[in-house]
Amino acid sequence: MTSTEPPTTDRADQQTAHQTDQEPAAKPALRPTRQRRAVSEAMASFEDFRSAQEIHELLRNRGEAVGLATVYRTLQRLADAGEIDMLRSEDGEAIYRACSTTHHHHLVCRSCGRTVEVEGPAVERWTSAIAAEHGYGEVSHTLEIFGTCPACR
Amino acid sequence: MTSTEPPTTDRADQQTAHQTDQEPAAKPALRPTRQRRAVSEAMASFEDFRSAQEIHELLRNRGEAVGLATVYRTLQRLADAGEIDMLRSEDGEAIYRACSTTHHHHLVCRSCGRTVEVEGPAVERWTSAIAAEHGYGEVSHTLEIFGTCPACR
DNA sequence: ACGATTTTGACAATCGTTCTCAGCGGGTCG
DNA sequence: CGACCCGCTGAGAACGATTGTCAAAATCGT
Ligand SMILES: [Zn+2]
Ligand SMILES: [Zn+2]
Ligand SMILES: [Zn+2]
Ligand SMILES: [Zn+2]
Repeated sequence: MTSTEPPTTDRADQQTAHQTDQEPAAKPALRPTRQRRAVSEAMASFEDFRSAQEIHELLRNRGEAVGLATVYRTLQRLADAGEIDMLRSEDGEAIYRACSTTHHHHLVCRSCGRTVEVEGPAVERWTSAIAAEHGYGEVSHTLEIFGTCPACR
Repeated sequence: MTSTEPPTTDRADQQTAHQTDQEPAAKPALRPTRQRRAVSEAMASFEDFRSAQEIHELLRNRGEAVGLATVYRTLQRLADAGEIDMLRSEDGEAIYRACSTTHHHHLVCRSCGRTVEVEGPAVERWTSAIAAEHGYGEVSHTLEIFGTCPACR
């Protein structure tokens, strides 16, 4: 998790749900396809942050070819589900990485990409406090630290 | 300032560049053109973060037409010079705002864009400490808080 | 197996941003 | 002022990441 999830706009499903009732909304339940499995596995094979295109490329090299569009779609879903972290490189591209499921932030090496997950309860509290102090609600935040790792000094 | 400047590219010549010559290399010295003045003035006319295209549009409405490419170029320069802050909206677009020159972060309304500049000495210290703790050097960071402002609740 | 539903993928379409390059204009020097 | 140098501008092409399209393929519940 890179940022606290703001109660994102949950658009209700628009298909006539037949089966038994479910207050919130019954989830379609994703299907375990070869492609989705391949992407998930690929995500577990590297430690740094990579772009959708790089991951697509990685899959191709592995022989487990998956359409680019599918890679984009799958990564987005995984990110929305909180199964992987997504953040934006300095040039605005979305980059992904498999991370622990707890809320945390990143210390990324600007040179080799080596990433360390860090936690800062104090910071979390601070952001909440600041937001509340100004009357802002549904707060979320992004915090990333960039630097040069020991090996790249 | 949205993030600490990573000792990237330029560094020695922050605002120390004076009239007298310097060893490194003489600066071409930007030219005060109508377009640049227009963009700077436009930036001073609003409080929230806006995209290059929106600023270009704003200029057009003001009658002070400026080419889109020039708007992009000028905004980048102002941002590089630290005269305005640039950050990325959640969808990756670059958005700009005239800010105070001291290092600070933002509490941005996800709905109307209303922004509050906030400071957090503790956070600054925390990021430095974390980085040092892991042996990372030349540290910089980005931290933005998003929420819904009182008026948009 | 069968129909309903979801997913896929090749390709087109967006869209923000950058590149090109001929023409313009500010600054300078004589 | 006039010639020049060179940064600056802008219209449009080019780019590159991401999304949309939609017919064909895969899955699921029965
Ligand atoms: Zn993470
Ligand atoms: Zn956090
Ligand atoms: Zn600012
Ligand atoms: Zn800071």
